[in-house]
Amino acid sequence: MAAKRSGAQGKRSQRIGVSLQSVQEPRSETPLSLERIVATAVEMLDAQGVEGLTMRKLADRVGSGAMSLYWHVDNKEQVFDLALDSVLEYRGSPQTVESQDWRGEAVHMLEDWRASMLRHPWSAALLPRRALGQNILNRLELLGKTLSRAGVADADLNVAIWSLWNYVMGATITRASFDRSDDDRAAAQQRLEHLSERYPTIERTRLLLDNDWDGAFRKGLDFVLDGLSPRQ
Amino acid sequence: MAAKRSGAQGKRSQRIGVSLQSVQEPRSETPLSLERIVATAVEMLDAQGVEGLTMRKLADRVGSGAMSLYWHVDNKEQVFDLALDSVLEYRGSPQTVESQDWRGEAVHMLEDWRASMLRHPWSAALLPRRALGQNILNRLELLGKTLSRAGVADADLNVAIWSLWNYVMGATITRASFDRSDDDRAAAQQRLEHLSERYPTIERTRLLLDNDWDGAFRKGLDFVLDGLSPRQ
DNA sequence: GATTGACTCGTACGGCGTACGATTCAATCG
DNA sequence: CGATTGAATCGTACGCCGTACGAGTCAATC
Repeated sequence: MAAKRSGAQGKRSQRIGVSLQSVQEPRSETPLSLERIVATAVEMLDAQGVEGLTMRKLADRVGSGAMSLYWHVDNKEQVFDLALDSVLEYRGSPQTVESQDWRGEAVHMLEDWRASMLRHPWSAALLPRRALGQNILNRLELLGKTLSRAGVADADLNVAIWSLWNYVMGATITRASFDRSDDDRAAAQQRLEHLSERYPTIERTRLLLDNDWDGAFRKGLDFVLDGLSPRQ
Repeated sequence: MAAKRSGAQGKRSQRIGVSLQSVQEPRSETPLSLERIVATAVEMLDAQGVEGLTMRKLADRVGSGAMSLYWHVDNKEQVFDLALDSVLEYRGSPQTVESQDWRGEAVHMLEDWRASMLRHPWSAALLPRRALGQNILNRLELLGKTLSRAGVADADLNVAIWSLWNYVMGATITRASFDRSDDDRAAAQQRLEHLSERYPTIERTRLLLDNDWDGAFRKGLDFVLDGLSPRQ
């Protein structure tokens, strides 16, 4: 699959004498594989977050030595890339061509997208640092098809895709970073208290903290879609 | 300012004998300060990105020992928090009450927001990992005031603020992560090539790569605002 | 039986964040 | 004036990290 092609093979060993390396264990029964590495990485990210994943711990978890991972993977960054992309795979039903409800389809796709990421909150933190992966591009393309079939003008299509993507990403990232820890929530709450001493009107903003996130996401999405579509 | 309150002060030194620590230099002429630390951190982040900032290098740059930083700051995370918040401070003109152009004002605020972050691209990568800082809350509140004065219903205000925030964050983060490196761009391009072998319709999506980002941002923002406001 | 190539991993290196306690120095007080 | 204090600085050391390097293992092939 993504097997390593080793570079320079040279440098014969110096004949200094007896080997210093201790005897190795027999090969373990379940072989290492890229799939298992990535799946385990996702597990660990779910449990411990981005900071909790180290190559050594990951190797421990799959039952190998740390350096064995590097046969299957170039470096730690690639582990992140693969974990992120694996989590973003779209498993939705194929588009039903006869359906006329383009808006419903788009909403469903975007809500599924958001749900996938919220199921793995680290993905929201990771996404801004990584290039767009295969599965993201697939989803963008699918979204484009839906919008196009729904009659969005070709000239507007690009902007429409980006507007929706931007909204979903922003909403998801904001939500995920609020969820991340109660400490943060408490800290933000406290900052708001302090702020409200100076601005009485902050009362409104305080609402931001105990929000119905799902409802707000859906309502905001409606706003964007209203903007995109001719008034129905 | 944020001076450290040391914990247990105890533990008299053991009288083992002569000190092992070498003689210290005379105090440097320009004293360390939180402001200087944060400003230098921003410089370094601008130049080297998130990975390029280490406490040791930061200390070198401000001309102190690494551990001296910890008098002014709790830990590295706090350096990130302070750098991020310092970059997000709103220096816009105060609201002109007599202006009726609420939409123009909102657009200006949001474009300024985006510009501030793109001036320091690391901020887009950092934001999802951090709690909302003081200056972000200030901006949100200002945005809320503008929308409210423009007649957005109180019931919709919360959702409206979040919709706009989400859009701006998503757009900025996407843009910044595309900018980050030409390698990424090349890699994404390549993935698109590969993808287009399977889906001819990817031609549309390919457009995503050479985009007029500023124009798209503005246009998408218009979509969102169209959704928010009664058709004018 | 020798060779090869896919795969595993022990060791080591340089760098990281930061705990700990020693040091310096200006201000204060007897 | 000397002694005391507390704010500020920083050298050392510890335990982690990612990963380069090269040696070891084993099944398939000749």
